[in-house]
Amino acid sequence: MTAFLEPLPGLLDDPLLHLPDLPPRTDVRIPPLRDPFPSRALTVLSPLEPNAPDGKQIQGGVKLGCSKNTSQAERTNPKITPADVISARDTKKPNLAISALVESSSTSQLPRLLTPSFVNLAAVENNSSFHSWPAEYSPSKRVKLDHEYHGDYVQLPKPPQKEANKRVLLLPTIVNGIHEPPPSAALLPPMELEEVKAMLDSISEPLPLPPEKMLNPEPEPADTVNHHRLKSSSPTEEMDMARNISTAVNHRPQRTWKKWSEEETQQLLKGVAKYGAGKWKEICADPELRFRDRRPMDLKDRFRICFPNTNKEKMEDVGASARSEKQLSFNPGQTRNNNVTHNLPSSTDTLSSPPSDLSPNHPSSSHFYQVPSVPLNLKVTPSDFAIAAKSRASQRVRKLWTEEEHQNLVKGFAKHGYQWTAIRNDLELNLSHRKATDIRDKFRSLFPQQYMDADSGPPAGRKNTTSAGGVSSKNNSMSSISQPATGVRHINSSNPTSDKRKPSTSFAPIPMAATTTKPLHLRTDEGPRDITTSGVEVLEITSITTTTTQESSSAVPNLTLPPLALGDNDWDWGDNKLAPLLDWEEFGL
DNA sequence: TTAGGGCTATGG
DNA sequence: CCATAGCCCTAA
Repeated sequence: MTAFLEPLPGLLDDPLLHLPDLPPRTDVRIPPLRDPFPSRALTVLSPLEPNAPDGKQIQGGVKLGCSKNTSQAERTNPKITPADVISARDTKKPNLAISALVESSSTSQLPRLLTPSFVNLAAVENNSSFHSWPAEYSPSKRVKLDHEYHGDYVQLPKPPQKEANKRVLLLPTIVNGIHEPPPSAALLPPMELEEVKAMLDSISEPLPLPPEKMLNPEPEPADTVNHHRLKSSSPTEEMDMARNISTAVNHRPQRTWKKWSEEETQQLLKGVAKYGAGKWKEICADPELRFRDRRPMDLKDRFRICFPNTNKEKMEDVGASARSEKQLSFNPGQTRNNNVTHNLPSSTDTLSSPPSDLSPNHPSSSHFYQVPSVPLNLKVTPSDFAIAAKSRASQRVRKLWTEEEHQNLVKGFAKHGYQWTAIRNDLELNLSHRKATDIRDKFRSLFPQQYMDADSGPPAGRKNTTSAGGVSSKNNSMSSISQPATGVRHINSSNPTSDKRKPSTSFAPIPMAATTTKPLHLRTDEGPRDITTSGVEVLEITSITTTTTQESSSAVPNLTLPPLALGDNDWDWGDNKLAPLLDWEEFGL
């Protein structure tokens, strides 16, 4: 704070800023200040000045920053010298507007030693920070232009760099802009000293560290983390870039799908053992625990996967339990179904070798989950997951899709796009007996090309359960860049090269011989949401590969699609006979 | 800030 | 076809 205040001479004529033990200034040397009027004609008075015209009268407005189009030759700025400043003070006009000084000054050799009108000259004089300035800044010596003068502004001498704090202090706009008040600045109330000091305090506070603590400094696998890259060399990265843009626009990052690694899980368990379950923020902020851009909520979700049986009602300190037993385990079998009650043995020899840094350093809290009181192990291996997968609940009985369901699926996609839940909840489609994932999987099976070739991949758009009509309130909050979410998909089959393992747009199209490559119009320019408004759906699925009743498909050996038994009329969306639009009254509105 | 629930991608 | 993981949103 103080270190920041001291190098700001003249900003405030505040006795508090004057060190009492400092001798009065006798040799005033005005340092070159940043040009406060880089792009404005100096004939225009600052709106803060008494005789300044009204802001509305200023033509052309004022641009913050420096005008790069203004050449040196064009600058005929009058110069003032420190002597002028002193003269102004001696004439009992310490607050004389600099512009007045400028107008009356024409003899200075110094390059544009201008000070904004708000600079109090007395404070400039009394400030001791000018004592140590180099002699080249003395009034009698011209300032070097080659390295100190950068066109539109005069570079202040660099203060000694502090080793511990090399960050660039980013001044808020209000501070940057103070060098050049806006045209309407005269309308602003005067800034109180305390406000300025508080602002400076906030400026000098350290900036927050990056939220992510990279687990591995080395580059991460492309299939797990790729959102840090700026170059777009794959559809996945393009999507990530879009998501980054979305982050900048909506301030709500859409992160990439990052699978929890074993190491990360161990870090989480260490954190739980150290702080206790529920202290996700503390765990996430622990510098000793390294996660890959995980948020406290992510830790919670991950722990929820690890310990699905835990609940707050039991309120037992996980950390205490782990500390007492010096162990903490993750039972991958006890997943959501809770069908597995036994602890799965780890395939590695880590069960009996908990990390040594599991020491309890923090007191426990009463808001903790309970963990199974079984021998705990801190190591979770992929094999554990594999074993757990074998212990799944009995699967559902397969239920083959009928042709009617196929047609309803197509209609549902035409209506709701990738909103599988909306398709499921659409009573007109009669697919409520199918799960949303079933519908999605079936569509992916029927139209892999279209599913995979969407511009930004299958949307990650989310919807509320209340959006049975297809309108998702959550989607409304999503980025229009990263998540069209409502099914605006420019579907085509022009991207046959991708890794299916990669998310979304990186799906590799399944090779299919198109017995019927029928250009369908299953695309809407506005998405399903607009369908409800237009009433007519114009979706477009180009080169959709399916079998129709008119064309034989059995002759193609590698045909993979089941027969849809759709006639031409089924695809004639111009004669669309979709379910009637839902009225607002149906939503209770 | 966290807990709980929902949705979708992932992958067997 | 299905379960699960990962991510997100909202309420408390």
